[in-house]
Amino acid sequence: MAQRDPLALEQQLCFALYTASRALTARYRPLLDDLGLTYPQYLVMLALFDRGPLTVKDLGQALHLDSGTLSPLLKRMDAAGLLRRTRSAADERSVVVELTETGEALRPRVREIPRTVFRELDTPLPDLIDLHARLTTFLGKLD
Amino acid sequence: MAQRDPLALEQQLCFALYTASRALTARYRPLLDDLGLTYPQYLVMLALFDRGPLTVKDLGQALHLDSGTLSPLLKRMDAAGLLRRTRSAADERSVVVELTETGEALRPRVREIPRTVFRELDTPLPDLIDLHARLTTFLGKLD
DNA sequence: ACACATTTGATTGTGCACAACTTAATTGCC
DNA sequence: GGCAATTAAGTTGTGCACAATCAAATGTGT
Repeated sequence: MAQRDPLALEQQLCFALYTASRALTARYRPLLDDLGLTYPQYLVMLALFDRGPLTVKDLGQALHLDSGTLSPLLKRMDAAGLLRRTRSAADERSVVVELTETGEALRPRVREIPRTVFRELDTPLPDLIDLHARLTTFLGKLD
Repeated sequence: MAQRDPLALEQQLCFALYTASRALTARYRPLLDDLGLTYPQYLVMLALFDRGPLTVKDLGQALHLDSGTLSPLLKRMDAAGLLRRTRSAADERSVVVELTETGEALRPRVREIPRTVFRELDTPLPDLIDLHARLTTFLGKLD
């Protein structure tokens, strides 16, 4: 009776993901608070740092979020002066999102955040790499 | 340059957890909708199935949720007739949560849910066990 | 016994997630 | 060219998460 109930296990996997996700983002929170960012807003910053101006649709595909989540989130980041939203001239349906100078100026501090979290984590890097790889494989099955 | 930026990787780990958690709970959602439950409500049901009546504090420790989340959630489940909340006689600060007959009657259907999700998942059980084990170890570092 | 600290749960307020719907622009098809 | 179908964002409404605060009950030390 190595595993008494594989179904309970599957349940536990979902719960473990749910718990681990919240616990790890909680580690980011105090650092993000210093920059006035939430975790999803931080993800938007990373996407714009890496890829330059993006449409709302692009951001949605990158972060797996829909306009119901992104529209108000981007509106808040716009109000905070971090980014600009402008209707695309080529296609008036699209809205292009790009960082302002204020947003761009946060780049070094934002990039320092995962470094700090990792330092405080006390987990060997190979373990993180391994976990990430297995999660990615698993995610592939969930499309 | 096998890994050019371990910090970006760490970032990706948090994002991978965040994405995987949402993707997997999304698999539960249509099944939970049939029972009129949300995922956190489903976790409350499981805790009560396994351990019998619990205080709000007990539930909070089991699910890593505080009263700000649990109070309104339990209020909704109470309104739906799934459970009862009663002040403890021994300690008037505590509220004991217990399933009603309606809630108890959902047990077989609730227990079928993870079974169905796993069947639709197309991932070998050993992979799930392995992922779960690594997640649990990682979670241990996050307390 | 009594003042003070702690514990428990509820409440308020903000910001995601997500479903369902709306509006406006564009595409495709004839 | 004209019209139905599709696409992109935004809006509305519900339900978490989480921080901060509050009120009431209990515990503690003297």
